[in-house]
Amino acid sequence: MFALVDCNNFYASCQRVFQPNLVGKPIVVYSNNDGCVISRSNEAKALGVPMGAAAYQWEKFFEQNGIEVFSANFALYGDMSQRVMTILNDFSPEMEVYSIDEAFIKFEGFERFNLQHIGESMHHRVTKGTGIPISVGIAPTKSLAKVANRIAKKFPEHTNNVYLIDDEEKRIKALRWLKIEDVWGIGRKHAKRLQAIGVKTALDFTMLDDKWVQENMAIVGLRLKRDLEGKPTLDLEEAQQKKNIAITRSFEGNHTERDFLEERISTFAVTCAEKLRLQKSCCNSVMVFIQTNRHRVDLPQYNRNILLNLQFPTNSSIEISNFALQALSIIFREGYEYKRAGVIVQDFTDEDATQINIFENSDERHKKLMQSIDKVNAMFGQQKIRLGSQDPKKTWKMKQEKLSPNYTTKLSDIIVIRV
DNA sequence: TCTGGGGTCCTAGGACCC
DNA sequence: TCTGGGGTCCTAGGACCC
Repeated sequence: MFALVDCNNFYASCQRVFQPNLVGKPIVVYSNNDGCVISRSNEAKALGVPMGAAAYQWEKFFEQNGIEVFSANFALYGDMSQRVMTILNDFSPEMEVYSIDEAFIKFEGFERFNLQHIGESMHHRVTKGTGIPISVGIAPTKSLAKVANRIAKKFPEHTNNVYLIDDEEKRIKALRWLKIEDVWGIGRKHAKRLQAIGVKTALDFTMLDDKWVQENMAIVGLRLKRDLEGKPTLDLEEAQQKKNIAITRSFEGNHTERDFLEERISTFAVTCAEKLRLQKSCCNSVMVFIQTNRHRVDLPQYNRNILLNLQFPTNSSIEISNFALQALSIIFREGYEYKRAGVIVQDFTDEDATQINIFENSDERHKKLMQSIDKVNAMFGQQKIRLGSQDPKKTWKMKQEKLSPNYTTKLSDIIVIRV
């Protein structure tokens, strides 16, 4: 059996843990740059705030309805996530952390255990240990566990936050209840196509002809169908090294200046390199893109990206930054108002298995230098040591007007309680 | 004025080989 | 009108996830 444990309204819940006066109140969390809503408490959902609501369109509404607003604080969410996952891992050694707020847990050899009770115990321990509310769905396959999870989340009182699909009757009932567009693995495109042929529920989908599914949704669709039929097709997946790493940002305001973009691209490249070194990989290609504001149809648009294949694999900040800047110089055009840019490194090879190139090679000295820089930055805060091409005064800031303290990761931000 | 960021997997088609 | 057969590798784009 598989459990799918999902934190309810995760980012909003994280904020609320440290401001319990907001329990029962509507809150929303903004994306980077305070652009749009990416997490809502149940109360905010009930007031009709949609996912992705643009800040500039909804600000007034939030004020009028007493909705508390937070800027995204990913340091906080990442740390809270780890705490939740640590507790969950106690329940079974076989766990797949599926996203920042979700984990699949496999129960093998648990035949004599009452899984409903185990689920309730998960809920109890995570709530007690972190203050984050969770929902638990348990079923014979991963996608059925996803379905069960939705039921637990939708009917917390009836289910005690835990729903178990453990027989055919419950499976049918659950699939009949779940709308096709809400099935895990069915996105907007497939949902539309399926609805067009009369498939309204998950159950309808499982009744389709295999051939139709194969032809229209390929192997992925067929696997999903099997899994929903209760035949385990999707297994836990091992945590793997990333296959590409991206740092992309929207800017506050528009920027025409080349300097500005050069600084941003260099900084993004350095962060990519740091993440590469963290997983002991080197990249063989670097992609850089720059974009104007796609929402401003009144302005001239310019979107370009370029992929640079490197002569040798590297994870040196200096080299990756240089390549990224070289790439930028190729695609940069004067006269446009840029809104967004990014660096993506891809095509990785193992750090210690990199091929020696006869003619050109990564400077070995960089390796030691990078190790030292990583060490210093780990001790004194991120990017205390920077390249000259990066903003030396760290003046660039994204819009984060409602940022909460880093309650759990920064000593000076820890809540003080007077006794 | 103002609309996020970071991933994965699969497939079709092009370029190439014999 | 008709012009083989069998492969591999790579890439862009689509679809999906959170």
